[in-house]
Amino acid sequence: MQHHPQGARKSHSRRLLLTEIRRTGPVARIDLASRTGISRASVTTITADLLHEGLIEEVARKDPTPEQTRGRPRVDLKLRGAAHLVAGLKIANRAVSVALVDFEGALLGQREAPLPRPVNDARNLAEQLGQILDQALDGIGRTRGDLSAIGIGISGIVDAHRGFVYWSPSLVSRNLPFGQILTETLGKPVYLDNDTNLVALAEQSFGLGRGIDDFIVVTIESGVGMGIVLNGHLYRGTRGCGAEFGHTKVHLDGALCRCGQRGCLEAYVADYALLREAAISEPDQHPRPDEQRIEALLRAARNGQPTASSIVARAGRMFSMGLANLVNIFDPQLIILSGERMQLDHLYASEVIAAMRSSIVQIDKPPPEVMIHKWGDLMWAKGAAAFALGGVIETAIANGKPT
Amino acid sequence: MQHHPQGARKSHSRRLLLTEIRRTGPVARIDLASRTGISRASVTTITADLLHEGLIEEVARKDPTPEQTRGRPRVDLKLRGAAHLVAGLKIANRAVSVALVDFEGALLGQREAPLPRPVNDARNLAEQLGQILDQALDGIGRTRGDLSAIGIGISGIVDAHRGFVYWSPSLVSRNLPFGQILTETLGKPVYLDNDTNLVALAEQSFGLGRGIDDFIVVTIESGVGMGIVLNGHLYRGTRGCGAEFGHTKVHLDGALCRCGQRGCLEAYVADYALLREAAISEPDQHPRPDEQRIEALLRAARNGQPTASSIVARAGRMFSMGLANLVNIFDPQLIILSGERMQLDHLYASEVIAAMRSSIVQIDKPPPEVMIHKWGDLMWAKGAAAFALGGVIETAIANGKPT
DNA sequence: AGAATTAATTTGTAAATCAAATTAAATATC
DNA sequence: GATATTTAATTTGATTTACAAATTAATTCT
Repeated sequence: MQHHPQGARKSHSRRLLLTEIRRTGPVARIDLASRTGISRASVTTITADLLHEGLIEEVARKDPTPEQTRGRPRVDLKLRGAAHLVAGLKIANRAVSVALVDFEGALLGQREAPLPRPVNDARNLAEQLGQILDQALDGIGRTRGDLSAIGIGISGIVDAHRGFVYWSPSLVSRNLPFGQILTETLGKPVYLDNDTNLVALAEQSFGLGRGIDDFIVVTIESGVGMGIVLNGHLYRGTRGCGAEFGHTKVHLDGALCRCGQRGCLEAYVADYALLREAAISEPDQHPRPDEQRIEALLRAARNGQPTASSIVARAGRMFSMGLANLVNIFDPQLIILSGERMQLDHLYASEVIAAMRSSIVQIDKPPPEVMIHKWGDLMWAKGAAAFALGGVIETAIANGKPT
Repeated sequence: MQHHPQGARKSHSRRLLLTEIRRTGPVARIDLASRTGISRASVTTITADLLHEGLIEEVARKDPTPEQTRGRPRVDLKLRGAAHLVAGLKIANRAVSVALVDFEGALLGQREAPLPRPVNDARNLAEQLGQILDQALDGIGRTRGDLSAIGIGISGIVDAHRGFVYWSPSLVSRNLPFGQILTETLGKPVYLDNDTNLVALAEQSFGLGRGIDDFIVVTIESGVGMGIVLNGHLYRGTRGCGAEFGHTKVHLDGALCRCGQRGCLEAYVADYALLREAAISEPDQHPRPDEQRIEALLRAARNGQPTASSIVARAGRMFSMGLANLVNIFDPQLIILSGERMQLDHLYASEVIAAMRSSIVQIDKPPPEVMIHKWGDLMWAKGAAAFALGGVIETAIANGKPT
C-alpha cells in the first residue's frame, strides 16, 4: 500500500494469467479461464496480447486428455523461452557458477570457474563475475547485451530489496550497496540475494516446491541455512537477516559457534562441529584434509565405532530438534532438505525425520512431508536465475511493450 | 488462485479504500487517493457508495493541518460505528469474556461470566456461550439479532479456516467442527480461531501492531503462545497447528512438558515448571494454592534467595533463547510481549530482552523493538471481535448492498 | 456428409477508472 | 466587504477492462 505505479490495476488480469501460465506450464485457454476466474473472452484477448508481444507461444497439446476426445481440441500456451535470456550466478567460497536460462526456465548454458581468492574487494569481485559471465555467454554464442537481467546469490546477510550486503564472507568490507555496484559494473539490472533464499526460489520454480504455497527449504552445506516460502512468496524478513536457521539456539550456553555465540544449531551439525569432537579421539597426528576426516568419521560411525557413533548421533538429534521447531512454528505443507554433499546422509536419515515427527505437536492430521533433494552447485545458480526471471516477468507485466 | 467469486475484481478499489480508511482512521479523500493510487474521481464515486451504504461517514476534520490553512478544507472519512455490531468471546478455563464492539472497533459493552465446568460438551458449551452473550447484549439494550457476526477464541489447536477444532482443553471431544456447531447454535456467522492468534489480531487492530506489517505477539499466560503477522496478514500455518512457540524445543531431552514431550519452552517458563522445581526446597508441608506459591517464589528470588533466584533466572534465560530464535527466523519489525499477569515480571525483565539481543545474528542495523503490553482478559475478547469484524468487512466489500 | 461436441473468437454492452474541467468552500488581499 | 487565490471535491466525457452471448473453428461420432 505504498507507491502505486499508474498501471497497477490495469495489469491485474495480465499478471494473473502470466503467472498461471508460468506455474502450470502448457495450459489451454479454457483451463486458464476456469483456474483464474477470468472470462474466456478476456483470456482470449489478453493472451493474444501476450502472444503478440512474444512472451508466450502456442504449442500442440501433448496429452490428449482421456475425457476430452471430441470437439475442437485445446491449444496449449506456454512461456516463450526465446523471449528473454537471464543469467544466474552463485558466488561460492572458491568458485563461481553461472547458469544461463531462458524465459521458460530452460538451462541454455552453464559454467563454473575458480575464484582465485575467496574474499574480495566489491568492485574487483564484480569485474571477475563479469569475466566469468562473458565466458559462459560465449559458450552459447551470446553476449551480455542479450541478457535481460542477472540474478546473483551470495552468502552472508543481504537485504535483497535494496541489494545491500551487511556482511558476506566473500567481501572484504561490510555494509555495501553491492547490488548497485554490480548493476553499474555489469551494465544490466542485477537482483542480489542471500544464496539460501535463492535455493528456495529454485525449488519453487524448478524443483519440489512447484505449486506448493507454504514450504521451507533447509540447506545443508558447511553451514545450515533456510529459505521460507509462505503464501507462494519468499519471506525475507524486514532487515534481511531472517531465516538464520543455522544460528537458532538449541542449547543454552551450548557449543561454541563460528559466529562467536553459543548453542547455535550449526555448532552441532556443521563439519567443524563434528571434527572438533572427533579430534579428541583421532589416532593419527599428521594432518589430513577436513573432507577426508569427515568421511572417516562417518564411516566409523556406520561401522558402529562408539565414539564416532555418538558424535554423529548427537548431530542428528540436534538437527531433528531444529526441524521440529520449524514445524511447530510454521506448520508448512512441506520441508525440503537440500544439499549437494552426499556424505551428509546422517542428517537425511530416516531416524532423524522420525525424531522430528515425534517432537512436533501431535494432531490427528498427517505431519508435513519431508523431501530430500540433493543437487549440485548449478542449482544455486539456477535459483539466482529464477530470481532474475521473477524481476523480468514483473517488468514484462508492467510494461506491456513488445519484445 | 483457487475459487473466484464473480465480483472479485469489481471490488478491488472498494476493498483498497475501505481497508485504508479502517487502517488510517479519519482521513480525507485526497489523502486516500494519494495513498492508494486511485484517482480522486474514483475516490469520490466509491466513497459516495460507501457513504450511501452507511459503512462510512464524514466527520469534521480535527487537526487543521498546519500547512493546509487555505483553500477548501478537507473532510475526513471514517468507518461508521453504527453500521455493524459484532461480539467477541474468549473461552477461558473457568470463565467466558464477551466484548461487544461496533463497526469502528469501539467497545460498546462487555461481560465476564464464570464457566461452571472447565471442560464441556461442544453443544452444551455453545449454549452456555449463547446465554452469556445474550446477557452481555442485554446490558446495552441490544439483542442477538442486532449482531452481524461473532468471533470466538478458544485455546487448543484450531483450523480457523474450517472452524475445526483438533483439540481444545475446553472440549471433551477431539476433532470437532465446532465453528459449524456454534454457527448453528448461535444463529449468526461464527468466526472461530485459536486464542493466541486473536491476540495478534487485537494488537494489529487496536494495539501496538497498528500499521506494522511484520510482527510477532508472544502471549504469556499459564502457557506460552504466539501469533504471527506477516505482510500485514495473520499467518496460521497449513494445518492450524503453527505458532506453537510454547512447544518449540529449547533443550534436547530436557524437562518434561504437559504435552508429554521433553524440552519444550513451556516446560521451563510455565507456572508448573517453576513450581515443580520450587517444590523441592519448599519448607512448608501444608498445600497452598499455586498462585500463592508462585508469588512466594518470585518474592524470594527478588530478595536474593539463591535457590529461588536460580529457578527464576533459568526460566528467563530459556525464554530469551526462545525469543532469539524467533528473531533469527522471522526478523520481524516488532515483538510484542503480551500478558495480563503482573507477577510475571521476571520474563519481561530488561535482562531477558538484553540476553535475547545478544543471542541474535548481529548486523549493523538495530534489532527488532520489543514492547510489553499487559492487558486483561477483555482484550482477548476484543481480538475475537476483531476477527469477526474482518469477516464482516469482507462481506461488506463483496456485497455492496445497503445496510 | 451431416450431427454433435467442445474450444476459441467476435461482438456488443456494462462497468470501472481516469484526466480534465468545473464547482465548492475556505483564506488572503485590497 | 468584494474579489482573488488556494485547495478539496465533484462532474463530465472518454477510455479502458471485462463480460455474456452469439458466432466461428476444429474436432469426433454416426
